[in-house]
Amino acid sequence: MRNDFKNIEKKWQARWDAEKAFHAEDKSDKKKFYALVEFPYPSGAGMHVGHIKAYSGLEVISRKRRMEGYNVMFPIGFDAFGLPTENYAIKTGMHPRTVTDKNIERFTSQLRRVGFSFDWDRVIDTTEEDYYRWTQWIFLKMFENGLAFRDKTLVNYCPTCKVVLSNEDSQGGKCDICHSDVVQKSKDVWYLRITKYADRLLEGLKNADYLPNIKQQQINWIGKSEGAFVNFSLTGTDDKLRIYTTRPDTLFGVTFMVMAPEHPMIDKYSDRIKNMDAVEAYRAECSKKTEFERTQLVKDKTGVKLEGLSAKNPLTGKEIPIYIADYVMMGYGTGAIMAVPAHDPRDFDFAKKFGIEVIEVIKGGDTEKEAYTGDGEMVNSGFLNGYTNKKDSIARAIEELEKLGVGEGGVQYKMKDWAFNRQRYWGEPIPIIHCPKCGMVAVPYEELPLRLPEMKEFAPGQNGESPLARIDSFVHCKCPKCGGEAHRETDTMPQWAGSSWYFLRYIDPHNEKCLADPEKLNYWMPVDWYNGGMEHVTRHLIYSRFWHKFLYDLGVVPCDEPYAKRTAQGLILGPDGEKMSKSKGNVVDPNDVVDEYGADVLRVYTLFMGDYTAAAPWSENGVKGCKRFLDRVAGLTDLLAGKGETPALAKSFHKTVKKVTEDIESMKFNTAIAAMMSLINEIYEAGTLTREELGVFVRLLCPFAPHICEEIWESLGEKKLCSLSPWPEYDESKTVDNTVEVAVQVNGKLRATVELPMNCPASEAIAKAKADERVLPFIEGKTIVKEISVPNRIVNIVVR
RNA sequence: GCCGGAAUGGCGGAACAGGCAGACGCCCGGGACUUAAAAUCCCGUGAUGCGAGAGUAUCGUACGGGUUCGAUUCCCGUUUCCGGCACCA
Repeated sequence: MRNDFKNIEKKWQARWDAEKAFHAEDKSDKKKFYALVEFPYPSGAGMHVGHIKAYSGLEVISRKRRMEGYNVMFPIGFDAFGLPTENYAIKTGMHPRTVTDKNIERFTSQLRRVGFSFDWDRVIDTTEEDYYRWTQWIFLKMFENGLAFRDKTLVNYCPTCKVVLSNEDSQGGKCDICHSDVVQKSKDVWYLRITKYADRLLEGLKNADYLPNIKQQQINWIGKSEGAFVNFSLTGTDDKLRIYTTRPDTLFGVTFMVMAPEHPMIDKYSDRIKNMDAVEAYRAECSKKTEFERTQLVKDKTGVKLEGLSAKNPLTGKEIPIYIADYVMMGYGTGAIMAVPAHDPRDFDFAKKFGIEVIEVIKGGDTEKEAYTGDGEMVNSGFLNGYTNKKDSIARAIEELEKLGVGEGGVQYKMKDWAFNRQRYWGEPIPIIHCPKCGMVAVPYEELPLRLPEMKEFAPGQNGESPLARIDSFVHCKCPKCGGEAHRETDTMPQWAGSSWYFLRYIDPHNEKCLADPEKLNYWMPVDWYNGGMEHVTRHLIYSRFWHKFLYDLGVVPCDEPYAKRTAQGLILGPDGEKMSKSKGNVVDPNDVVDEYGADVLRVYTLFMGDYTAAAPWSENGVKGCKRFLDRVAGLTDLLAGKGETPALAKSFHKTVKKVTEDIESMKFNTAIAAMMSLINEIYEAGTLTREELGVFVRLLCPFAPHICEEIWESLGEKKLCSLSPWPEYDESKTVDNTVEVAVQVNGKLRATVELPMNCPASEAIAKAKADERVLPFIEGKTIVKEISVPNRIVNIVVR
């Protein structure tokens, strides 16, 4: 058979479609398997080969599961709210709705061309009213439960995009979208109280089957630290300066305190502070700096001493000077620290610059020269002297603080509450009404969805106001509570919102009564296997786990954790080994590959190019190699002869079935394909195979290259789809050889190989090895010191 | 700085409960078919030395040590690269 991929692919895609071959049943006696891939953002650029690799992994696993008799749900959808579409709309004057529809259409046709076995009846689009109605519903539930709240704070603001950005979206002090400098601005913003779930998000990781590095990144992101809060009394006042420290046992080494420049105590006691002019000047200087600039000057510490305000060490009673310095952040801990320069490099730098005393409390370093952060014996520390174990001394210090009532043990998280609003058009409107009398009032549930109003100009307003603020008919409304004049919230939700619960909607995509039917949720959840990019394992994964835990608390979903297993694929780099980017001109368009080589080749190559979880460069020649392989597969129909098993091939078939079956489970697709390549080489060497064997081969390859496999399967007289035929089985006993080649070493150097029966006893193996003519010269006339035999592997003879 | 991960032929990568390093693919060289080319098929292909030759010896998994009969695999130290976090108290 010739590999006429153009016609073959069209033919089978049409047939799968017509038969709804990959439709997931909501009620079934079969075991369920829910495979989830990260749904794409339908950008104007179209699909990227990276998408293909990302989906091909679970595509193969889903197809294998179906053949194994599972009821498989493998859905796809579109995460379509977001800035690129809106910016494009602003530039071209097209409506974001139109742009989105066009892009989704293009993505859909591209995905279909590749032959992915998605259930096309479950497609969702986060920008559709039926969908975002439930995004808004979840938001209102959070609002009701005090998890969505408004607060005035300094925010990262991008003057170009005119939006408030989360810390995550403004990493490095640059806007994530347009890369211009981010500035600090005070604004009322919406937050989701994700910190309330920090411990549970951490806890849930313990039993989750995530790749270890994915777990670790989430742990780091949440950033839990254990320590203590300590209250230092402010001399001459009744107030306390509260600090957080991870090393309460170093309290005897405190020689100064530092407050963040924004610390409220400064304003409260401005009349006591004698050098308020200098303090104000310093604060003004700091406010000009972005978060990024503040972190840039790591080495050069700046600050101002507060004259007239000092603190008292609660353990020693010693008076301690207070400084303000921007190396202390208001956003972490209490915004103030106790400084122990002997054992903290930052405090050390500051102390050196300002000529502050350094007191060693942990032995082991030279605290004249640098801060010592290692372990050691406690000294100069009163009741803590002599402790050598960090854990013990910390516990003892906390015990003492609690006894004296001046502090207590506590934990802190690096993770902050989630800034949850954007001043842009193309997002879910936040369903809140501001009433002068009643305050913030939720839009009644029966009024959802709160539709995005029609507009022609989407550019953000001045001062970062949402474009929605310009539509009077949208803004002005009646308060649902008191009926008085009120106005709507005009901000929209960030792009992360829609993707925080999409896996639930696939389960029941057209439900008009609730976000998904509880019975169906009960059947399908949790997601059995979720694969996606490494870049989403912190933000998206944590956000969606947070929403899911909240929904679990509401009783909406049946399980606490949404994803039973999470893996991540590696990047596809350009042929030059660099990250693919338009500006470098090294982007490979999957359409071109399908045109020239076919969808099966594209699928096989993206999985064969290397370790699935590692980055690998694209190679046109590698693609050609996969084309050759599939052409040879098509050619197998010309070798058909006989019945049953071909004796020369039987063993190899059983071995290959075993290898492919196992490798797919551990996502070692490259070695699974290599095994099939090896087998085909053997078949061509044998020059013949039976219909039964070819049937096994195509079913084995079907998850990878389904089109050509269906075609061959049909040519064998099969009526049922290959894609839904049983997965080949292997006979373990037939994967084992009767004899093995065992390597013979003398003093660890390979000297010969001998053919031995399987599981040959050690004595016999050694005897045969010593008798080999290639081994004899190396042992003759020498004393044999030791003889080692590892069954079926190696014999090593040690001589002197 | 901290937390992960990686380093293997000309290239992508195999093999790691310690046991014949380089599976599979690519590139490259030689041959067959062809008027010719492409495609296809066959053979070879880690490096170096010796040998006319089938061969044979030595060296080879980033670098330096260690454990072991035996190390790409385990331990200690170093370098480089990739990803994430970052004045997190």
